[in-house]
Amino acid sequence: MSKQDGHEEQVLAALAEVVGCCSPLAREPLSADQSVELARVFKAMGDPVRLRLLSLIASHAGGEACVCDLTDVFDLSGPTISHHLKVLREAGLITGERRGTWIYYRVRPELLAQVSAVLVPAAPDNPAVVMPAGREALPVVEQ
Amino acid sequence: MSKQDGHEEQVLAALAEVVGCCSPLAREPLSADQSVELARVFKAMGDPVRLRLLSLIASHAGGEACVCDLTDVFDLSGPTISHHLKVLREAGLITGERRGTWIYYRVRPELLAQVSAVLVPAAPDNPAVVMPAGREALPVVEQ
DNA sequence: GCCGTGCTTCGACAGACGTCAAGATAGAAG
DNA sequence: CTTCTATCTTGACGTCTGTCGAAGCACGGC
Repeated sequence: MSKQDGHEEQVLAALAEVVGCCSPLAREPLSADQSVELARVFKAMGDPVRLRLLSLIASHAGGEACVCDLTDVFDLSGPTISHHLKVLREAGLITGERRGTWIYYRVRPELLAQVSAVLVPAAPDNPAVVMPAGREALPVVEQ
Repeated sequence: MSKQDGHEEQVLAALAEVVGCCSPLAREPLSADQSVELARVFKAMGDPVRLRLLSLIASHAGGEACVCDLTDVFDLSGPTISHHLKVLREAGLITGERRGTWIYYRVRPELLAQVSAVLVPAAPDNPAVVMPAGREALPVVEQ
């Protein structure tokens, strides 16, 4: 899968372009190109199985999960799960890394944060926007 | 359109259930039902035309736009625009109200805020999360 | 009443999507 | 090297989706 990682970086870069520093949907109309880029991500999340996969990976211990962890949850064949993971990968939402026999997936919180920032109308003092696509954080604190 | 407004309220209620007070994707795995509800909204946003419609409406003066404002932007037939608006409506993302000859659409910022809240991992002090969810916007009469 | 305008619904069609079984590939263990 | 396990790719199938033209509704104006 490392073959298409270039494309996935490209997705992230394109999305960063769309989001800019902080341009929510409600501020100004999206251009045709911007809407295509954004829609690609939303379409990837527009399937129940893929959404569950995303949350399974994101909430799994260590922030990563191997395919074997994911397959058992669904009544779906292996190839189907693999297909959905590929869609998520190509949308830039997750990355996969092979370690020995298993392939571990993890989400890209930067992308989720960017998409989230596009939606909220005014971004009053939303810190998600500034976050610069570096390390993943997983600073889950409960209050 | 007033015929299905009941269903649209239902969508919002269901989504509020999913989001709960503040449950991001990364905190715990989505249930099958939750993922179906959420995916419905993302799927509606997973088309470039619909995303542009959404941002055109959201960013239009007064927070609303009539279909005539929207049709000219695209190289698409009237029925196609109408179809996309219907999808957005049934996902609970916009509402439509007839005033005289024209029908005006406006977005539901609550729903955008809810969806946005689901995506961001920790929501450190994100005010979008607390959203009231009580009052509904348009008192359109049934039938 | 009648007509014109704005918007939606209907019916149809090509293309995209989700799913599976079967085959292919990569690594680990004999 | 051979075999076994985990995962991906391919090819096929039925269903869903985006699009259009034509027809239908709801107004306002005559």
